[in-house]
This record gives sequence, C-alpha cells and structure tokens, in this order.
Amino acid sequence: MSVTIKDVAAQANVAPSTVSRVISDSPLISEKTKRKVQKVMDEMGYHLNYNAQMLATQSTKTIGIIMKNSTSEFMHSSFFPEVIRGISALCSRYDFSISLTTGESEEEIFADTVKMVRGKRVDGMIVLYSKKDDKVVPYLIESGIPFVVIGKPLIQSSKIMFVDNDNVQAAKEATDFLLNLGHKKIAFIGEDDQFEVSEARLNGFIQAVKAQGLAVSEGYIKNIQFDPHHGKQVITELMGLAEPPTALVVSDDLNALIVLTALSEKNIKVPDDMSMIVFNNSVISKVANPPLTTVDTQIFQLGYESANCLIELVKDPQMFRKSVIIPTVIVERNSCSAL
Amino acid sequence: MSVTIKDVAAQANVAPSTVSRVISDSPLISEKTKRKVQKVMDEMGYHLNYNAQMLATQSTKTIGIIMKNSTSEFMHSSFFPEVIRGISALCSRYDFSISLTTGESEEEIFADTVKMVRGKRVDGMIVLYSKKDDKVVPYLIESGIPFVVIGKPLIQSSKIMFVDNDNVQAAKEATDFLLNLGHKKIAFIGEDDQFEVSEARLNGFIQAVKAQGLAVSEGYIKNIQFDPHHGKQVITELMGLAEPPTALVVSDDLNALIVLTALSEKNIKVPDDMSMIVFNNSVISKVANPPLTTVDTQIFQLGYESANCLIELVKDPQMFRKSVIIPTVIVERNSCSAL
DNA sequence: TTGTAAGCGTTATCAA
DNA sequence: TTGATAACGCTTACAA
Repeated sequence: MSVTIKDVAAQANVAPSTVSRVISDSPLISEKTKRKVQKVMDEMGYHLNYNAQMLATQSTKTIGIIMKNSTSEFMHSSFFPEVIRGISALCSRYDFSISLTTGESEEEIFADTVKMVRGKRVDGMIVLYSKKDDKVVPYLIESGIPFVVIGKPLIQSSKIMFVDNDNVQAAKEATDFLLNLGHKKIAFIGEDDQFEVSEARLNGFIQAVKAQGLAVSEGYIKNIQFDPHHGKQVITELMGLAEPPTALVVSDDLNALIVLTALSEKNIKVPDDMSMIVFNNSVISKVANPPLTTVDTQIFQLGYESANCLIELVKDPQMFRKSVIIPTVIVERNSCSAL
Repeated sequence: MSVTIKDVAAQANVAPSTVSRVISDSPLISEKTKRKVQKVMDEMGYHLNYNAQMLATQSTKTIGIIMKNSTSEFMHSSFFPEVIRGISALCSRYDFSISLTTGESEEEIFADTVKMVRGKRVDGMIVLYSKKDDKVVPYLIESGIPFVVIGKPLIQSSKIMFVDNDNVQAAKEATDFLLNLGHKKIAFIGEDDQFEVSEARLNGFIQAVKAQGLAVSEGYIKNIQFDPHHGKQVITELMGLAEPPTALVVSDDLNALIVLTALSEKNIKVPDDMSMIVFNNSVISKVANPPLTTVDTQIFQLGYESANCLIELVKDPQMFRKSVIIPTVIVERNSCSAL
C-alpha cells in the first residue's frame, strides 16, 4: 500500500484535511504549515490517488473521445492522429486525461459511451464525427453530460456545442480556385455520404459551379470508398465521359492518393492534363507526387478547440451553447494549373 | 445524484452487499434474490459507479498508453492509428479502458506517465516505442507497475515483457527479396536512429548484403527525417554516386512516398529504373503510385498482443516475463522488378 | 488557520 | 445465503 494523506498527516502532526488543503493549494492555510507538510510529502514520497479524489469530488478531470466506427478506413486518414494531437495539447494544459472508446462497431461504440457516461468515468465527451441516424448524440443529450461534436450536428444543432469548418464555404472556395484558373469542367469526388462533412462539401461544390452559371452534370459527382479498384473505376468513368473533366475536387487526401495513382495509370498527368485540389492538408498531400494543392482544415485546431469548449462547458454546464468555426485556408502546391 | 447501490438495496429490501454481489454475479447468492434485485436495478435505472469500484477494489481496469513524442511525424505514419486499433480490440473484449498520455515533449510524456502510475489511474502501461536514453522504461521498472513495450527494449530486455517483430530478420528478408531479383546495388533508407527499430532494420539489411559477399558501401546508407526536401537531397546523393543503386529498402511508408516523389522528379521510374521495398503495409503503400511491395509488420497484431500480454500480467504480476514476436510477411505489389 | 467527522459509492470481512 | 460494517483515500462542512 502506498502513502496516503493520513500517513502524511500523522507524520507532520496535522489533520488530514490540512494535508488536503496543501494539495489543493488552498489559500486558507499558513505558508508555514504548507511548507512543513510539503516537506513531509516529499520525504514520504506521497502522491495523490486520483480515484479517491474523483469519488470525493464527483469529477474525473477526464474527457472521453467517441471514435468513428474504426473498421472504416477512418483511422488511417490523417484526421484521427491529428485531432488527437489537438485534443491532447489542450488536455495537457488543463491537466485533463483522455479516455478512448474501444469498440469496433457502432453498437459497441454506443455501449462504450454509455459505460463512460453512466459509470461516471468522464466529465464530458467529444464526438469525432457527425453522421446520419446516429444514436450517440441523442443519448448524450438525454444524459445531460457536457459534450461537443466535431462536425455539424444533424439534429438540434442550436442546442449542441460543436466545432467545425464551414465545409460548404471551404468547398466553394476550393471550387472557385479551380474556376478562377479557367476550368469549366470540374468533377467532385467525395467519400461516405453518411457523414455530414461529405454532404456539406458536395453542396459547396455545387453552389460554386452554379454561381458561374454552369450546369452540374450528374456524371461529375462521384464517391470513392477508400478502395483503389473503385478509384480506378471512378476515374475510368469520368474520363470516359463525352466531356471529361479538366479538374477535380477531392474531399479526402487518402482518396486523392488513389486518384493520383489511377490517373497516372491512364497516363494523365497532374497538373498538366488534370488539376486537382484536395482537403485536409495532411502529410500525404505534402509528400504526394506531385505535392497537392489542398484546403487546410486545420484538424489540430479542430481538436484543440473542441477540447477547449468542452472544458469550459464542464466548468459551467449552464453556459451558452456556442459553436466555433475553424477557418480553412488553401495551401497551394503543384497540382493545379491554369487552363 | 444518481441511483446508488444503497438506493437499490433499500428499494429491494436487501443489504447493499447483496446488491454488490448480484452486480459481480457472485455465486453466493440465490437465483431468486438475484432476479429480484436485478429487476429493481432495471426499474431504478441503476448503473455502477466505476470510480467507487476502483477505489474499493484498488484496480482500474484501464491501461495507459505512452505515446512516442508526438511532435515528430510519428502520429502520421500509419503506426499510431493501427496499433490503437489493435489495443482497442483487445481492451474491448476484456472490458478495459484506454487512457492516453497527452504531453507533447518527452518531459511532459514522462510526467504524464508518473501521474498515471502514482495516481493509480491505470493497472498497467503499454509503451509504444523503444528508444535510446529513455527515462520512461526505467521508471516503470522501478515503480513495479505491469507494463509491456512495443519494440525491443534496449536495457534489461530479459526482465521486460515486450512484443515486437523480428526486425533484423524482416529487413534481411526484404533485402534478400531484392537480392533474389538480381539486384546487387541496394541502398537502405532509414528513419530516426534514436529508435531501436531503425537500427534493427539497418542491421538486417547489412547482414543480408554481407551474406552475399557484397560490400556495404557507406554511401548506400541514408536517413530521411520525414521531410520532402531532405528526401530529394538524399535521392540526389544516391543517384549521384559512381554506382547508383538499382534498388531501395525503405524503412517507413511515409518516407517511401517522399522517395517516390523525389524519384519521379528525376524521372526515375519505379519499378523499371528502380525497385523498392518498404515497411509496414499501411494504406499508403496500397494506394501509392505504383502500389508498393512491402513487408507487413502487422501493426494491429502488435497492438493486440501487447494488450493481451499486459492484461495477463496485470492478472498475475508474478508471471514469467515472456516476449512475443509477431511474424512479418512480404506482400508483393508493383514496386520491384528483376534485374 | 486548523481539526473533526461525515460523506463519496463500492467491496470485503465477519457474523448471523 | 444474507446482513452489518469497516475499509478504500480523499474532500468539505462545520466547529473550534
């Protein structure tokens, strides 16, 4: 058994509560006893037992992270590591811990969430996605636990705190970027449209081309499910069109890599024969061949701000449910050329 | 305040200890009262408070994960997400939770570790790396907490439980693969040699070429620190040699992407003018252009087994410190050709 | 400024 | 098979 607050108290000839006060750096304590107790703590090698503290204070100082269904390729895109980095950075500052859901399937993840919340393991939760027919968010609302979602909630978004990019705006800007380069035939390649972000980006794309008085051809709107074969097929379809596109908006950088490979196999050169702008600005876009022009969604900031909001909310559960929009910025590299 | 064991006990007309027994599904309880209590728990919407349980049982059922210094590009290689997937999969089965260190720097990560261990937040730890001059592992040994490291420990490896690939063997096989294709001029591109894995792979490489009676030229051994510019420079150096290599062993897939781009800019075609075999078999190698032949280190298994070992160790701290080697397998794609 | 003592929600020991 | 009751290690009124 390790040294407890009582041991320290006995050794220092004070009451346990006094020791507790020096631990929490309470102002109601004299400098002198504070120093005395601190000395004894050091000598005895005392360390706070967080579980006991949690039980007594009814607060865990840990936030739970609800993963996207991890069987998807989600984990491999740069989103997960980077958002974790952002969340970590803030948690580290406020001395919060991070706890992850471990389930693979949606069902398991939901069960994990319930355990965390009802089992009082966390003070708040961050949901790493926003998707249709999701049970998690409604559950969190009902439970009353503080939470923030990364992405735009599909229900009751006015009552939910979220942090997101303005994805329709971002997609619009990306498309405009291509438009301004003189491209008129632009295709959009999205990902799983269960998720809100895909839909938002598609909408932005459509708005941008419509704003130019151009028609949006059905054939220009595609999806790739992180699968090279599927990617090839999509490119084949696109290039088989009567009027193949001269530029591409690709909603995810892993997909962009797939597209790049598919294009190259058809001997279509980027950016000479095809321009493309992608999302996320992960390392992948930096090291791809050619390096890709990309809209930086600032994933780290997304994580950082979500944790920031959550911790505010934990401290004041009655606070106004604000939402924060992280700006995106286009970083130009070598995958786009003027027509 | 939520429903406690006492509330349930009162409502069901039994003692709290009885309720506790039905929660833990104790055999010392009659079917009848078990059912009665369960009914009341359901009706009242009771849920176990894990913090209280932790305090009472002195066990947390959570494992801590010690990250590699996250400012490095480490998080972005596929290693992190995939190893987490593996650890999660096992934790989910045994109903364990995962807690992450949040620090950025080595110092912070060390501090996080101490907090987790001394603050009794975890039952055991998994160290995601093995590196020189590391303070964490010695600390863990001293603390007596169960832990396992992923990678081969550099000190006291007989006393430490670890799970790893046989990286020298794997690198040997990778090199042999190239050798068997008729290549004689093979270069090695590693990563940060602070980490044990880099060194092991380099050793395997050297052994393999020496075994063929070939000399290992200094100039054939390079390092890339996840930086495209540096990558270009390395390739320039390599190709500027009197006898430029015809094949490459690249120790990391993100680096492989950098190499691919650098090569392409010099108009060197893979696999026609240059063969390459890389490590890890992440999605990146699958979608690269061309798809890369790679030695699959089975990162998911690495994570899964490490968690498995750790949980065994937590259950029986006296157990023999075994170590497990996860086999690697070469998966052939289109980045190697015979000479 | 410090001490006393009652929680926090469980589990575990001992009796019954 | 069940019930009292004392831990587990900390915090926090309230009293002194």
